Amino acid sequence: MTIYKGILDHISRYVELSDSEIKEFISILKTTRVKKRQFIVQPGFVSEYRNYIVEGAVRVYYLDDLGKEHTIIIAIEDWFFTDFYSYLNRTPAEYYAEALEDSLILQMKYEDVEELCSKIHSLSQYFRLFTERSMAHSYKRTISNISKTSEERYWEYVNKYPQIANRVPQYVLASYLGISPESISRFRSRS
Amino acid sequence: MTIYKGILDHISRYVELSDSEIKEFISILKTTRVKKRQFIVQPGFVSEYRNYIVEGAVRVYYLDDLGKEHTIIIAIEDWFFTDFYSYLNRTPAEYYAEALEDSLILQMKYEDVEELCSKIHSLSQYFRLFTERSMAHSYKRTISNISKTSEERYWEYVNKYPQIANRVPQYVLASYLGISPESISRFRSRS
DNA sequence: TTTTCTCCTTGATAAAGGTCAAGCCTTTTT
DNA sequence: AAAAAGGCTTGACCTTTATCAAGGAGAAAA
Repeated sequence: MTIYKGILDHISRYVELSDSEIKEFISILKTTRVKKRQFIVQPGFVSEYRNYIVEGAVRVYYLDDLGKEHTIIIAIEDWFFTDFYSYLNRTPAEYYAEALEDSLILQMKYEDVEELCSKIHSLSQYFRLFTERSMAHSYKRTISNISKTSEERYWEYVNKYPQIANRVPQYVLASYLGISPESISRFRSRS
Repeated sequence: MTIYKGILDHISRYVELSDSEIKEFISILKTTRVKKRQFIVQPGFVSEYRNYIVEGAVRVYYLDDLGKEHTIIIAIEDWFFTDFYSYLNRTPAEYYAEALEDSLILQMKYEDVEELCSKIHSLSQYFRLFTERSMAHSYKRTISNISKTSEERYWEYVNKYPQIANRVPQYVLASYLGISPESISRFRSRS
């Protein structure tokens, strides 16, 4: 089965691309395999690519002044990830993107995406609609962060994304939720 | 001066619209004046509009199970707001949008925006590029929420948005940051 | 002008969660 | 097979912040 099936299915949830448009889109995709613990994005380097996960898992995180890790994105199959700020502004990344498992990803360069979006109206529509939906999701995450207790947020995530919760190390999930691993152990032992 | 100047300037930071495209865009805008404390969005009603603030200030908030307010968006001139989830999915809103001051807003219906974006490529590009930038901003807010202390986050916001901080009631800012008003008083008295 | 309401501050107390250390179990590396 | 590393759990202790109550000051309403 073609490795592009996932991303083409993803696109078809939003818009319809013609065969020639699909061919053009595929032509800008770079297939990349990464090993567990390998970095796809590192601070100091411009995040040139927007990345889609065909298979595997990746997290995006940064280190605070004390060297403590804070995970911003946990991405699995069919999810996108990048240091979005660096990608959009062409500035050096502040975040790391690290493979949590051996992974297969599709990478698309900022310039290629921008050129193709200005050429293909439907592709621009796809990214607009998809990003708007992501924005709505992000608001929900913000709400959770400012209004719920740490324990509520932990169980909410576990219930909503059980496959992810069971697949990533607990310290990564802790880091993503802004909770210490010790607290998560205590929450788990209480239920 | 035309009340559309602000939003047209905003658009021109991203794309260039022709005169006829500008006319078409303006034709879908509904001018609305709201008084302080008036609601623009309320739970139970579909959020039909995406709103731009020409003048004034608005906050979007929801009430948790205990009736406590949690502010998700504080918007002033040149900012957009809506219950994005309701707006995109055509489902009843879960949030309130309330004017913090007498305000002048431009409202655009979901159907009108979608129709115009499928017709005008540059408009689709505008919303795509703008929403991507908002997404990058949202990540930064998430980072702040999961990695900083309440006090750090308070001062960070005050330093970054002094005009907003000085313009909205302290309890609104507290609600937005997920901090109690009493804690903010204590932070302020410590510095 | 007077009364009412809103917003903010301060004191006292309690709870949530972080931090540090130690130990155990599983996985990975040698 | 053995050693090392990674990940998780538990105990003890501490800090941060929330909650509740009370009061004051300023703004808004009557």
